[in-house]
Amino acid sequence: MKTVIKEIIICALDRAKRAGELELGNPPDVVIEKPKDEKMGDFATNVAMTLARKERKNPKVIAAIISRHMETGVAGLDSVEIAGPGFLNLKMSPSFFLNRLTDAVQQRNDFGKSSVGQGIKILIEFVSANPTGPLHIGHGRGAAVGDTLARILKKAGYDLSTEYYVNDVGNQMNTLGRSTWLRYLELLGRTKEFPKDHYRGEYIKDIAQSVIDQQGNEFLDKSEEECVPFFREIAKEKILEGIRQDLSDFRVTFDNWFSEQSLYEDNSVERAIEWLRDKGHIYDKDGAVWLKSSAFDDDKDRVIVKQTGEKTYFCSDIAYHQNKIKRGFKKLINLMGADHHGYVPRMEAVLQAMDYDKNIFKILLIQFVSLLRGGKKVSMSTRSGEFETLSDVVSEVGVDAARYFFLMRSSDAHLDFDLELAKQETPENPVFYIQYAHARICSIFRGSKDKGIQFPENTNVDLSPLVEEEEYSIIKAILTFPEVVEKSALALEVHRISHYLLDLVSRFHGYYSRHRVISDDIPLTLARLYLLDGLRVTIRNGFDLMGISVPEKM
RNA sequence: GCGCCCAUGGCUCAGCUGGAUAGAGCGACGGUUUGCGGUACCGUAGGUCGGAGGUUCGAGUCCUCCUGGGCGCGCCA
Repeated sequence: MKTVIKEIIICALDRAKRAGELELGNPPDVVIEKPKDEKMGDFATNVAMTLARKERKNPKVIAAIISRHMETGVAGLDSVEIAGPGFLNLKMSPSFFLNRLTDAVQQRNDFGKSSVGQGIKILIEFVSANPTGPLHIGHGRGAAVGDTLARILKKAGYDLSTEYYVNDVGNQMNTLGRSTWLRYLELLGRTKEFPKDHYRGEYIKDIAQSVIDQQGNEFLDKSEEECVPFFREIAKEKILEGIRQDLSDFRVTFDNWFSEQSLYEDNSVERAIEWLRDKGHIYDKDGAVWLKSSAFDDDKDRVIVKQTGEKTYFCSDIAYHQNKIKRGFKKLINLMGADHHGYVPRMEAVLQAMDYDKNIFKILLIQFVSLLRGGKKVSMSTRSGEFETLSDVVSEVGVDAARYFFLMRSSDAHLDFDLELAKQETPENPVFYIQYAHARICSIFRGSKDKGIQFPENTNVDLSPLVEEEEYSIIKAILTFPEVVEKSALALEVHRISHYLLDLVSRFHGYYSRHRVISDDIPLTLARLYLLDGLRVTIRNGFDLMGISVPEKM
């Protein structure tokens, strides 16, 4: 919608230039915004102010020149006014908005789509939790944000893929296997000391029990060396299965699950090291192999092969990201918990060492979540293994509320997740407030049907009976949806959608309480139903992006 | 010590590449309904945008310093 307005301004600037009234060396970047107050107009621009310096003219003078070159009555433009320090406020004709509402409604599920992404191939990697235990609440936030971001980017026209990187290599996996084996022995009455740094969660005992159920005491008298590999594999599989299940219950799916192990199996890791060595980014010191990451803004160099000959996690990550780029992705987005932020510079260093533009790589840090119950913090004692799991939270508050709460705040701000509030079915709970609006609209449609009013599904309705200021304010709000999606995509910010929907829906509730939709005035009724249809489409599309359901009845 | 994130009414947060008089919700106080879902609506009070400088036509937004809180700084992943 704003692009249309932009055209109008650019056109006027062009005319002013040809008339010799403005210099306009480089075409200015025209920014269209909403006036402070709706009464001032429908759109505003500050071009006159941004041009003031270059043109060496008073902003108000420039504004006057531009406005003189704008044609009212054309392209839906009703009037132009100069306001404040040099704003141009534009008023549009009613038909301008009504036509666009019709477009929006007809697009149905596609409303909100755009092409800013230009089909660019993007890979977004998120969650990627180690397969050593169930997903906790922090992973949940990452999952919700990553999944929603993926949906938003797709809607904005990117060619998007999602991936989960499985860290199925390394010490932690052996520790996992050993933990399970020890629990197995314990369950069979042969207690050994359980080391502090091993995985103590109940889920380990469950896995050990399942081994007993299926294979009895077969491993009771075998050596540790014989047992650990077996227990490692079975535990990994069970846990991964659980993670997949938790995620799918949470409406999060991945296009690909990428195994770290596979990078060793096909020698990618070796090749990446050799490649970097040839380029001179690697050196040997103290019996270890180091990457000269300090040459690229990292604090210090990093070990990629330990004295023991084992590769570090960071080492396979180099191969992994090289692999991503080789698969043709033009932009890589990684979501990580904020506690890993120290990892950012070294990853950026890797990309640069490989001669890639570091701007193709974007790490989004997701800040911590605090669970609250009745305003009080729920303590998370990870030491005992009794932390709040994602699945516990989801089963307590439901997927819709959980996703909404994870998505309602800017990702780089700490999140207070109030379990009690999330469960409430009252307007204080924004999820229900929005869902309620949708259900209410659906209810009105049911009511109109009962009254025998035929709402034409696929044809246009005469919208001229819509004359109320509130109706236009709702229409305008609906029409900004594509811009919200676009901006969310460009800024990689998911919380904008929830804020937008909340605002949209509160306009509707206010309107509803002051105006009747269904009345004896059939043309008016149809026009208002059409407006509500637009609202319904927008709410649904917005919640689709967030992965939240839109019930027709509650 | 170094680095990253955060700081906006009593509480939880918005504030879109710097723009017009800083906005919501909750809580508080006061109202609204014999009509489509009151699981709703309307109004009032409440702010030196953590502090101090700076950049400019203009700063909650950008820069510097400081304070307070969170998180990192492994041949762990």
